[in-house]
Amino acid sequence: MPQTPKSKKLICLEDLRRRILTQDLEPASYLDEVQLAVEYDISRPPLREVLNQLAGEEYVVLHKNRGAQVMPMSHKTLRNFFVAAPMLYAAVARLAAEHATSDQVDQLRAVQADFRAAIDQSDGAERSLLNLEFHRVIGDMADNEYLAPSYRRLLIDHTRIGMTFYNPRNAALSKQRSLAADHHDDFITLIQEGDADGAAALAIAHWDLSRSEIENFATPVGLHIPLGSAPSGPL
Amino acid sequence: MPQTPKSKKLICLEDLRRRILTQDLEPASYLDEVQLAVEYDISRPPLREVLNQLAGEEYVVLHKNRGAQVMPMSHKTLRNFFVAAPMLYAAVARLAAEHATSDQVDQLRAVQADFRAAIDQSDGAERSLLNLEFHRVIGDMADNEYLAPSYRRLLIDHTRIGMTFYNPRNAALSKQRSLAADHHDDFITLIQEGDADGAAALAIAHWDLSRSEIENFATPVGLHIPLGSAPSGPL
DNA sequence: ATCACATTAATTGTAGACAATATGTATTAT
DNA sequence: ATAATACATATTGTCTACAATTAATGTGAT
Repeated sequence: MPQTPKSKKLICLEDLRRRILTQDLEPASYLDEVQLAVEYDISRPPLREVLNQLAGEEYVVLHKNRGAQVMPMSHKTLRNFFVAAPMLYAAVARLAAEHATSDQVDQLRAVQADFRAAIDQSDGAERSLLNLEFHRVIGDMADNEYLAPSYRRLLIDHTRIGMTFYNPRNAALSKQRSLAADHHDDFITLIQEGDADGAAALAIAHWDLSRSEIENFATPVGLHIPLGSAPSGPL
Repeated sequence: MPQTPKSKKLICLEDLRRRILTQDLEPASYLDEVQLAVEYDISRPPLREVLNQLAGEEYVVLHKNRGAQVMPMSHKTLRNFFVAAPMLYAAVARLAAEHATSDQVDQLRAVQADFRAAIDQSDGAERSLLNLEFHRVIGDMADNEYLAPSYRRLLIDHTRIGMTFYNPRNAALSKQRSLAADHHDDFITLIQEGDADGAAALAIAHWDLSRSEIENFATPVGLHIPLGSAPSGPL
């Protein structure tokens, strides 16, 4: 009856991806082969195959005789991210509007429904992963195997960065997230209409929103004041 | 004395890359694990690790219980290639001019010297691989981990495509190749001077040259005339 | 004669045991 | 006391043997 739903190796692969994306496995941390092998109930050879594939996808880096390390993130990576993201996001959105099939639009709607449902109630990880899934589907729509590798790489770190400043108590962030969700609805409309220019422009706007979130986190205003100390005056 | 210069696994990985790039292993062809294992004098588990990494790098596709297939190329891939290449080549060239170190420029010069040496005398594979190496170094200079995956993917298929129409007897192609080599020298100059705009413009020109080669091959003029049949008049 | 089912052969996937390399610690010598 | 070297331990890398899935071929039945 269950046609071997998923191989244990595939479960391991996808779960490691998830744990890296949600920073359950933190950037630059090292992975223990034997521990992961027992954890996923497989032996080391198949686990090593998984790690090698993740290395090709740049989720991890393999160091000779030193094992696998979760792909690190540094300040330089953030700078590079800001250079590459708008270009690729706009290009992919444009191609998605040009090439999307109606089935894919339906798929996008379904993901967006889940995203809306998770946006406030669920935890940050679930929300981030559904956001990732939404943009992953757009990447599928673009259907360009040469843009896909960098697009995937961007989404990996965009998700990881987004996880770092999940904070449901921050009203400004909450409002921005609501705006982002509206953008998603607009994406669906524009893609369905085949409006390539509109989709590309929206991608830029969506990116600008996300960028401002990141910048606010990277250079926070009035943050990092030791708890209990009163600011000397209005900032 | 020899500190185990290269592991057999690494040799296997790099040689498989080379064979795929030179189309010694043809697109869409299937790979036999046991055959490759004996060929590289390693056992199947490490070979499978290599194949998994190559899958992550998109040199091959893994089919469940069907083994590894060299990444296919179709007409659609060529169309997608034409969309992605100019954008990424220009962006990478620009960043290379902005970020290149003098050591990297020296490295680029060395590769270019080898390329010049190979351009006429050597076989097509050697020439293509040195051309690949030249552009790979430029990719290193750009130093952007988010553009790199797609850039690498482009170079894979650009090299494979270039291998298909290697023809030293074609005078027009020979002249184009000479032009391309001149472009390389110009790249070195512009990058050393830090001329980002110039490097980006040259990348477009270099791409246009390569594109015309590809288009001429895809839609040849006066070709495909059966051997032995005389053309009805001057072409 | 053709299609379907079953059996067999070949190829992929996995496991457990073994070998090699690297790192850390301890001891000794300066 | 400090530094360097050697040894021990832990982790990675590899191999051989085995299990499982798939595909192909052959035989039987309709």
